[in-house]
Amino acid sequence: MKYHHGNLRSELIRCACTLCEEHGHDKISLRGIAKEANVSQTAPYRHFETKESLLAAVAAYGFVEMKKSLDEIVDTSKTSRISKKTLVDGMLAYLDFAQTNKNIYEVMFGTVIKDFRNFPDLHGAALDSYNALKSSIKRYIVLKNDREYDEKCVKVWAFLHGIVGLNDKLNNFN
Amino acid sequence: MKYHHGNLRSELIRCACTLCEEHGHDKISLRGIAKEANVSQTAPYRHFETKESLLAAVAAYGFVEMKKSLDEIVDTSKTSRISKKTLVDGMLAYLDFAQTNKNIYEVMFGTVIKDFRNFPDLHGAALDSYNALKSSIKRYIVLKNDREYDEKCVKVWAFLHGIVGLNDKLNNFN
DNA sequence: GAATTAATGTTTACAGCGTAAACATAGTAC
DNA sequence: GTACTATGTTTACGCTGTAAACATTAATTC
Repeated sequence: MKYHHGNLRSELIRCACTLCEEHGHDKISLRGIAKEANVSQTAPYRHFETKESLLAAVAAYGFVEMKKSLDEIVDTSKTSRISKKTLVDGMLAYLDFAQTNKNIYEVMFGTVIKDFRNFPDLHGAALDSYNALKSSIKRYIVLKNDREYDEKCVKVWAFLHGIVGLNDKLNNFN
Repeated sequence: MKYHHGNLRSELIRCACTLCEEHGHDKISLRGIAKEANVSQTAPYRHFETKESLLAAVAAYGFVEMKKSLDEIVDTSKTSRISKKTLVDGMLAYLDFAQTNKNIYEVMFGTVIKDFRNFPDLHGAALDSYNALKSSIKRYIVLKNDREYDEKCVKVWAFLHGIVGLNDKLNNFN
């Protein structure tokens, strides 16, 4: 049994993602994650300042994966025109990601992480994700300037985000 | 100094709402709420089975207030036609409520309370609130049947809910 | 009205939490 | 090889939700 782990940081993120998706972010503890990674309860502090910053890494992972799943439908690095169906498929990919990764999505968009700017990796991943969504819209509609694309993007996104947030809760309203 | 409080239950809800709106639901403790109400830390358990059930009362209060604020614009008990402006003002009232009561809104729509059906008061208040929104839509658009009104209502609501959820986070994406 | 019971408080206790501090070991640079 | 740094463990603290035992007051029964 070796004293040093070797790659504890990424292992902790992996364990955190697994446990988070399994039980929800509010049901998982730093101690539980450490136990899952087979290290002592304070070992995570050599890699993450706080629990919040480990969850920030989980959220960052989420944004990367979300962009990936959008890119599989609409290669967001390209700029050629796409059909409405392709765009809609992209939006459905968003919804699908949110559904499949419910608890990680919650970490990404909930109140767990107060300010992304405190976590540069997360901030970058979130930006990339947003820009991917914007790119896919740019490839479908023609608008006057970037501000208009931003407005459109926020509207589309708000609707998608609203559906995600409401979807599980609709049972509560009938 | 009297042993019995007299109306501890409602006092606890009041304190919980105040503290929740001030600090956020994840930053408040049952012990803190009890202290605010000047009772021992376990006194709340005579009125609420768990912390979740006290927060359910907070959420129920939120739904009642939300309906009230909508009713001030669109009296949702009436059925006569309303103008588009009135409807929009109603929707703006929703957004305004969410903005003003950010942390309570979070309790109402977040993952804190898993199933409203475990808390009949909350379930009822949530239903009333949903029906109020539906009523206001009914007074503006004419649709074929109730199912269509439900669909429309969910779409509008998802958009509003999405705006609320995204609004504070937009800073994270630029 | 006194005795009993139910309702509603307090005190004490426990295990789990985030995290700080002190210490131990392993890997790296000279 | 010796010092330094990175990364692990152990121990400890105060806070949390909540269970259990006990105390006091209010309501009900005779």
